[in-house]
Amino acid sequence: MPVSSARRAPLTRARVLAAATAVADEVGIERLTMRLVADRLDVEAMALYRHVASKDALLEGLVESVVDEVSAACATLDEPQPGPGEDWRAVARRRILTAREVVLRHPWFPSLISARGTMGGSLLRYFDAFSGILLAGGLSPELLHRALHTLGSRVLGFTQELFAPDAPALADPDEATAALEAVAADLPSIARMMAVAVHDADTTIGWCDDQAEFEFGLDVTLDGLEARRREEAGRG
Amino acid sequence: MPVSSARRAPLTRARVLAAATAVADEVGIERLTMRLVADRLDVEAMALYRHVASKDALLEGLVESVVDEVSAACATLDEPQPGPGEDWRAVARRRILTAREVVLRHPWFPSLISARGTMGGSLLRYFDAFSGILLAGGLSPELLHRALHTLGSRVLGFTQELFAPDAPALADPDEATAALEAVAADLPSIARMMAVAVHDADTTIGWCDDQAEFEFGLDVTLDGLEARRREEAGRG
DNA sequence: ACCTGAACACCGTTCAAGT
DNA sequence: ACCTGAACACCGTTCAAGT
Repeated sequence: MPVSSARRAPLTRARVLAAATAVADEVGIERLTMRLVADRLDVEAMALYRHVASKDALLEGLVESVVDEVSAACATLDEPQPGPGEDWRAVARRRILTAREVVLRHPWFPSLISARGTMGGSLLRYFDAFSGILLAGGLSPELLHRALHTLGSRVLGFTQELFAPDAPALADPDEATAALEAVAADLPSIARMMAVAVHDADTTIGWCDDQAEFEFGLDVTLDGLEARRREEAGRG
Repeated sequence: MPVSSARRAPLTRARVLAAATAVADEVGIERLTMRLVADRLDVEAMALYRHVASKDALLEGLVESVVDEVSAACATLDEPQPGPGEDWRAVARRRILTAREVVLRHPWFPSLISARGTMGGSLLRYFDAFSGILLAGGLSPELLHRALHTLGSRVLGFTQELFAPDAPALADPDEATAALEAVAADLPSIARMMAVAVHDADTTIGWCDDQAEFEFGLDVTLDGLEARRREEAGRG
């Protein structure tokens, strides 16, 4: 439903991607439609095809946009390499948590990235900058390679969370207790874990404090990699 | 295009899910269509709706099917708990690598699981069995909780691989060298890493040996968690 | 009781036609 | 040169009708 045709800013690829990002943020990626993006730009859907080859290309562009946003946020940290004597883990950690802040604003990003296999240019450049930190920190190129695989999506600030019971349902103590009892018979080990979590409820944010969990898992991983680095250094 | 109507096996939910699994394995999850699943069963698409409430419910059922397959494969291991004096890591490791074998047969499984937020019953039971191993191994319920988050999708045998350059393109040494030179100017750190990988090419399977990378990352994670367990035990 | 046919609303995408 | 209108093929899904 484009408006009658007053003077509009000209359509550009950047405007298309910005509109698509806004649509994804608001209605979710699974409801993003060429026609919805076009509506937001006061244009017919077919006009988009002048700036993106297909819906798939648009989604690819969306990934690049978020990665650019991550890179920009990391640039403001202004500390591309570990300083002399500084642990590489601290530098990598700050970058990763900065990436996480950006990705939290675009919760559809993880699912998009798992859908497509290839890495675009901006993602490669981000990885190159990140790799520079680990090399400067003393990882060998071989260990760097394995470290990137080990960190996986954590490098971009998110993890695939499998174990995520409904947080809201468990926020209320009474409901949580009821859920616990219902679960105890069939799922004894999970029930034990839940009992503890419910008990700690006032010291953490709800059932699963995602930020705390992310940082814990990140530190476990970084520590494990640093241990491998030291082993390697000891041998070499 | 259902056939004229000879005697057929009656449609059941199980047959629908089996057909859908076969379709997903063959054409990929993104091309799975209600009509395609129906065709394979010699039935009209609308007949499926008697056994699944919607396409989304069908996909949910697909997830449950794979998890059941994983659970069945793990059951044949016949070692639900770490034996006395045995490291929990070895038991967890075998289970996870068994899960991986199943998931490798259904490569669409990871993307399906990242798309939907909730955990079905069979996934909860799988997690409960897995949790039992870690508790028997001496992890506290608190640490178990964090361990599950840290392991994330690795518990089911896969990771979100971000850094996956096109393996086939790099299998040929000449092409690999060309790619390396093209990349060296813009991406110095990645180039260093690639140079090493190309050099090692005859000792590993292609550029990225996924199985080896998965096991490396898994061990780094398990070792990190075991270190946390020992810290905890030392304090308690 | 179980499946089918026809239809609806909504996609991505094309292409000739408008300005 | 850039955008639109109409149309096509293909979805998921509904519902009354068939057997």
